[in-house]
Amino acid sequence: MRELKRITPANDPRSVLRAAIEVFSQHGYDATSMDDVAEVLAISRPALYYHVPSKVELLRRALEPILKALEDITYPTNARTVSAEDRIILVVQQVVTIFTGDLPSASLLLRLRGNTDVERKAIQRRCVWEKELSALMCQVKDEGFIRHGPDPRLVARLLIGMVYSTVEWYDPADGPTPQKLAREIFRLTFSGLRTPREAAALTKPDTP
Amino acid sequence: MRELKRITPANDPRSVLRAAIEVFSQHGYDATSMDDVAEVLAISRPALYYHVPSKVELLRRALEPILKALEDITYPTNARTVSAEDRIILVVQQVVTIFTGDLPSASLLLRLRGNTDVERKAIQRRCVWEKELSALMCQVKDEGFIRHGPDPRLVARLLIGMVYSTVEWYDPADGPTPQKLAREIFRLTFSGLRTPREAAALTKPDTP
DNA sequence: GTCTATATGTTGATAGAC
DNA sequence: GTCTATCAACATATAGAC
Repeated sequence: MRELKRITPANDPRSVLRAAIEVFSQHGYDATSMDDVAEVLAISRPALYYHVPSKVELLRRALEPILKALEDITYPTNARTVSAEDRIILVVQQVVTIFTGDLPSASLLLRLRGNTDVERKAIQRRCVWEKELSALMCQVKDEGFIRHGPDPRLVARLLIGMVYSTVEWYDPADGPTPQKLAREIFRLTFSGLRTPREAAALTKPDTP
Repeated sequence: MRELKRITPANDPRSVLRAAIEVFSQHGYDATSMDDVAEVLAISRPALYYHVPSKVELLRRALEPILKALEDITYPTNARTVSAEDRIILVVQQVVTIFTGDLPSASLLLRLRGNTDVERKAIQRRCVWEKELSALMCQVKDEGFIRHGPDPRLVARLLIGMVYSTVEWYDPADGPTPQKLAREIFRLTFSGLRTPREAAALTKPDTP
């Protein structure tokens, strides 16, 4: 539980949130005391309480930016010009970019247990893009690009699981860029989803 | 945090572990008090301490069965008769069966934070099958069945992520059997991994 | 803005009666 | 095996001096 590196002695609101996100994601919200957060900031616990009214409010503020980022995801909705499949890759790209761009926030968000009202509301907001993706996957099936075996909602869940799992091991300093990572996740899912003709046609230009 | 349904008033060692697994996985180890566990068993906290010496030892015992199950995974090792790809589906089948067969234990294991020594050791043991799978995936690449784009270790991690994600939503009463679920995870991964010729050849008998 | 001191509650764990 | 009573440690949060 120890080994808390004090990342920043500063005291602007941003620093407080960064410290909270860091230590909450490392040990989990419940196992983290306000003393732990204060120690990272190199201030005392009462000093921390000057900046934030309560622990759960600190959590709420820590979660807000990444939730906002997820909610700000946009993609073209005109089905005539952009297929559901293309919209999926656009969504996956953005989510992967958001998560890999702030791994502590992502890890914190994805490992919430729902013990407090703040956590439950955050989980609910997180589910929005999941539903989006599930709906898009159903549209892909309607467009006829899926072999008729698997349930598109099941496939969506597995795809979401792949996206989520990246925050557990992704290292920005070593590994693919978020764009390439998202591309690989998409390919892994879709090359198996294409009808045989599509697969034969589309795997050809695969070798770069 | 409330709403603890007392599942069993019994007091044999098995019931105590089941209660701990249930409530630990629901609220997380850190957020769960010994009172919470006792309440599920409809006994008092000191009575619970008669059965188990400490909270962390209770966690250790709760994790032991599923860790043992993971370590007992076996598969044929003769590369002449069984390809690495076939061995992967065998491993995935077993892991999915273990996890879906005891979702609370699986969820507990997969969401450990590593705050205690017991947790860190459990995480380490969990990683064994992950390394196994990663090695198998590298062998698959050596066997020439993977388009040369993706890193096999990356693919292994994404596959593992898919497997892990199932414990968050799988419902034994509604959805595919563990066997069909594992099969779908495998297909989703591998149909995209095959070389174009393999893809064209193997997606043909896909329509049941 | 930060501190010392403290109020107030909860937790893990124990002692001892039954 | 279970209980009541209790402990020390630690949690969140506040009061008030500087």
